[in-house]
Amino acid sequence: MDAEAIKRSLEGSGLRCTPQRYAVMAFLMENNSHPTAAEIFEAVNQVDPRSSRATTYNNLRDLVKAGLVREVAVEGRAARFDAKGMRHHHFICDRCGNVEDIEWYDVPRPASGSLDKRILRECEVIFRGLCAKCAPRHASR
Amino acid sequence: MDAEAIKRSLEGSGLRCTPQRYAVMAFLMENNSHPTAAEIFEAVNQVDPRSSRATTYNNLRDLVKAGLVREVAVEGRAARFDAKGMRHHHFICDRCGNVEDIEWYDVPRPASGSLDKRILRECEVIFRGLCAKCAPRHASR
DNA sequence: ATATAACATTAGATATAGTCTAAATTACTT
DNA sequence: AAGTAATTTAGACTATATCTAATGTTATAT
Repeated sequence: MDAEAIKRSLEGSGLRCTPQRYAVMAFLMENNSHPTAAEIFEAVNQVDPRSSRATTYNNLRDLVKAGLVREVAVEGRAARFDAKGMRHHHFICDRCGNVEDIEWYDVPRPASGSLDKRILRECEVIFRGLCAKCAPRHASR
Repeated sequence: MDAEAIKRSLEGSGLRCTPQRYAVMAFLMENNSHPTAAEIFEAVNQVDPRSSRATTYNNLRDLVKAGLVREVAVEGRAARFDAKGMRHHHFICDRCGNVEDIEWYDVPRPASGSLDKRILRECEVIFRGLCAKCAPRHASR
């Protein structure tokens, strides 16, 4: 987690390295837990208590737009974010909504005709089921 | 679009076949356009103007829980729904957020160790890029 | 047929997630 | 050091979805 590396990757994307933006990026790189925006805001505020909710959202949006961070939408819950380090797929728990990494592997593209006039950018796989925490006790919701 | 077939599939899932619930299910089966809850509510209300927003949400939730309908979360936008007829994957447009079907094909599971204590239920592929409508004009957002 | 219990619907209030505004501040460039 | 464009901020606002509790409906048992 080299501070200079983070700074360089922000600047490489044309983003200024502000303390707030740096904090968001650093938190995501040290944390492969796929936090929500609210969780990131809270964590970042424990270090520097002067940062606003709007800024966290702004920065997450900028980072996603710059391709440094990935956003994962989860049905009926807040979106989750992760630093785009090593490529990986995702596992989303049906019960608790947590997002976990699944080792990357290449997925075959569909029959070429199927994508016709669309421009394909990426292709992700989402596995669903119960995470290790939720699996033992199928009970309650 | 056999009315009886819809009735039977609802009852087969232990759901009563109420006019409102039937309308939602029928609309989704006649429509592979992946509408949002708001669009479904509006469409259903044009047929029978007496149905409420809450009921539409309730029924969508019940149908998803029963496994008759699939919910697709889209980053920064309302969720979209489709009847689980033929299996298919999804294409989500980066620009307009529309969801389209991609012909189904089987995706290889990851290395077995990778899923360890989790219980895998399903595995979906999401393609991303620009849809046919948005592709020509990369411009604006 | 009727009672009854379980299920479903409703309007509107509420909750949650995220965006916008406009003024003040800050990081980078020269 | 100064200029300038990007960034931050608080709080209002919007969008999406859920909850509540009263009312209505349907299926089942009698």
